[in-house]
Amino acid sequence: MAVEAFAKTNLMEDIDDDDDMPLVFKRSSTTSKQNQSNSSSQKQDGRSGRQVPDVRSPNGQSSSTHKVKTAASSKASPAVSPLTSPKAAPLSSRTSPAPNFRTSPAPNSRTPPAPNSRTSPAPNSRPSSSAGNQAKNVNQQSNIAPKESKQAIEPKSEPNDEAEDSEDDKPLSARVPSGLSKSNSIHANNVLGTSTSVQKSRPPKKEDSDDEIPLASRFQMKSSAGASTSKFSSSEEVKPKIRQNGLPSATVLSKRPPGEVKSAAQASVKKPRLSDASTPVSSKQPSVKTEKKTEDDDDEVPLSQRIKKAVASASASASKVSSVKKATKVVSSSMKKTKKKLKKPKYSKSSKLQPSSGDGQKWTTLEHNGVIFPPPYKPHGVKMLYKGKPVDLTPEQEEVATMYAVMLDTEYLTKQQFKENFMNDWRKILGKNHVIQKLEECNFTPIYEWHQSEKEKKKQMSSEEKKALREEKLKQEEKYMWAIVDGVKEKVGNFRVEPPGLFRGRGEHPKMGKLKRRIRPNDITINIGKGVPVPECPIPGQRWKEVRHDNTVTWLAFWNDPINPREFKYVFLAASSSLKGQSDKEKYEKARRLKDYIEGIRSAYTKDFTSKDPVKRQIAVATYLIDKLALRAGNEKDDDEADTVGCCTLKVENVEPVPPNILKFDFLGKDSIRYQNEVAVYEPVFKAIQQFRSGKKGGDDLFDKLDTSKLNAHLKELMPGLTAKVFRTYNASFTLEQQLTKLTQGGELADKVAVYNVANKEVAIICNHQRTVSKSHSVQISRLNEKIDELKAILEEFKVDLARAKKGKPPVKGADGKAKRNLTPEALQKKIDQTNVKIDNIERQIETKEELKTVALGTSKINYLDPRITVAWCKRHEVPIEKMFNKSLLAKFAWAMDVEPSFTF
DNA sequence: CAGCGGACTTGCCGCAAAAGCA
DNA sequence: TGCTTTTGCGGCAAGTCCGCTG
Repeated sequence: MAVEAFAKTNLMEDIDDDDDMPLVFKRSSTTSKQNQSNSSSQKQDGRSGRQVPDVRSPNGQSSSTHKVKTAASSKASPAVSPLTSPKAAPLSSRTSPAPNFRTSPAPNSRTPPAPNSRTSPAPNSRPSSSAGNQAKNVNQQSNIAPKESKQAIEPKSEPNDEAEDSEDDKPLSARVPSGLSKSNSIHANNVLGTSTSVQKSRPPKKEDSDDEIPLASRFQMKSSAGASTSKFSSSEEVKPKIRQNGLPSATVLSKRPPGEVKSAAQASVKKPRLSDASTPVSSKQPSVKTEKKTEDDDDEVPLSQRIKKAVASASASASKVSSVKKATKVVSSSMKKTKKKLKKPKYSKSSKLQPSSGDGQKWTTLEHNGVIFPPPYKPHGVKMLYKGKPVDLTPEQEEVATMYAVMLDTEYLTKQQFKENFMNDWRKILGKNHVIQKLEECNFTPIYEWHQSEKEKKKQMSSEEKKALREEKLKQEEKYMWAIVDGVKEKVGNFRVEPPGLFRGRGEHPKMGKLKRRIRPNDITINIGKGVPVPECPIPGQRWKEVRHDNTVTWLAFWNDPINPREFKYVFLAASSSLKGQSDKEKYEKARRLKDYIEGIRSAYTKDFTSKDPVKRQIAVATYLIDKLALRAGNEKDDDEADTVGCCTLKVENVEPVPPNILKFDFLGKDSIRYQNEVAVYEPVFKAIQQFRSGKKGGDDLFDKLDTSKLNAHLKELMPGLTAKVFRTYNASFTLEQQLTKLTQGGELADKVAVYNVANKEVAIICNHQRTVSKSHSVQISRLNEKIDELKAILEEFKVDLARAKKGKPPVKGADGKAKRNLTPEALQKKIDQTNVKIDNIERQIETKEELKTVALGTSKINYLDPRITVAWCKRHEVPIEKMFNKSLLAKFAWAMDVEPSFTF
């Protein structure tokens, strides 16, 4: 479609259909992080540590590219979002298999083999193909076109409903499709290869093959059903069987009887409140509180239900046992408390944490014990060498030297910037006339070795010793771990003050290597409720910089970042806290609301692609990229930060238009992670980009009339509260739900878990969540390959024996020369089958490993996927939620545990 | 309305504990 | 049981976005 779209003039007209857009996106992801690429402006490697090597291993594969194929028209395939589907699904397109894998058979359906593509794309790939497809796509695109130009977009009347379902609901990317080949947008991942190293390898394999297949067909297959919308049929959803919460197992969630209260998990969100605010913080007892968050939505729930149990430990909620106990314990009191609370006028106001409350009040009472400082430096006395001779250093000088010495084996020490910054700061501590003048003459090895041996010693400690140490530490930290917010005991997130060290900026950070000085109490501002004891300053003779009582913020303490004094380091509550849970929930609700506006928004920006007003045109194109590719907004950055970009800060050199309608993206994004993707776009978009580039140099801003505040101001006109990042959340959650709907087919628990992981992976690729390849990756792969070789040898032997057995002959001698037992042909056949299964399993394992070696699944799970989608899916498919969420996530998402099985994003 | 302070979310990594495996 | 691999989790850097100010 994409192509066509362009072609057609009427684009704008049909938007309705949806489908949209162009399509091809791909991203290569792999590329790696940092890899830098070409763009001149950006720097190459990033943080040292991480660089990504190009990595792609020889195998090449690595890089897989993902291409996504898109389906052609959306119509055809209803649900498919391009993005998603592609690879994930077995169909997968995006990816190409890794080249080397031995097998790559994708045959197995089970594993989704998608090759991922993130990595390097094949060079040229697909564009062409895409082109072909494009035609198809065209129509779709047109859909997008705005029907009319209304300015303000109104949400559909029925919000989630299906109404529209059509594709609008889908992320563009998803829609896209088609046409173009694999690349894709958001969904797309793909990769064509963009440049970069990666490219190498990608085998044409399946992917290609798939490519040829109309997306629609590909996707459809499985999903036929629900894809398009996200809704599940109600019938399906509700399964009577499910227990209490719907969760199949008795997991945590289910602790309470159905009608009663919400699940424990939930409880954690709303935690119990201590009986009185006055309760000493340290007390561990659970208190109970009722939550009332008023507004929140939940509010429909009777208070009683919402009571939370005490969360004794943060994790409590997660762990069943403990939570259960506590919960019970607490419940009664909590109820009381609730009542009490309600009565008290004092609380009434804010008891709810509603962030949304107009006045901005975040809490009414707040108690905590402040922060804990790292221990003072203990000199080790190991002397480093200068010009080959031992040097005496004061403890302060030695401390800094040690910071550097322990980094001897990191990439940082290969960076000039790091060394320079370090030396400048160290020199200040050494003093002008110190013997040490040049870093090159320094030999930190003795200190490095001392450090290594300390590490080794620690490692060698017996488990009892380690346990004792841990307990000791816990004992010291215990009091700092908790805060009491509105009477509820909540876990504190980061109560440890950051220790001094050398700044490890990511990418080519201009300040890397600078000394991050020790933070003292008088650097710290404490925020605490009025009338409660101010935390005692743990360092004798010193005092806090300031004590505030600001209930419009959620931080408990902050200090100025020593590297960037205008920035702050905050101490917040943990993710499992009610305060965080509440805002997390609001975030997802907002993204969900976007679903009701998305169609109108797409229509509007499509219309503006050709606006005469250059500002409008830039806003339209930027919004399109954010929607389709899930790009970040891209705030301006200072010169003293790494040179990375987002949508609004893309440089001309970051986006290369390749006729007829392909855009090749290559830039370093957040954390200096490289984003590479080739996407087929609508002709008007393509033209607009060409025009934005004209007359500019490579390092000039592509969107010169735009910045994030203008963009967000515009978005807010389209939907209340809408900002650029909401699209990422929307696209991620939407894609997850869609993929789950499409791919879930029943089967064993393990199969379902695999489906979820595939869906999760799709999202990670869309969001460009990467990770560095583990050091042992190639070793692991070769080990597995060796295993396969062994099994194959065994297999051959069995085959020979089988043939002989059929003729009545005894088996050949084993490798060890010993005679083997006589087996019947049937028994031998069985062995052969078993061995084949083993080989298949290992091959699958290799594939999965390769596919995921550069993909980080955790980030999207923690930040972008509405947990209710996961919980509802688990309930519907009888998958224990613990399979999907670990203890931390269970606690963090306690607010989502009671969702109905029929929930749809 | 640009600039900036300020508050909060997002993101990758490394280490250690846990789990898996021979 | 000992070793390897995976998972969990903390650390802290790096984004987003808001609202105030001049």
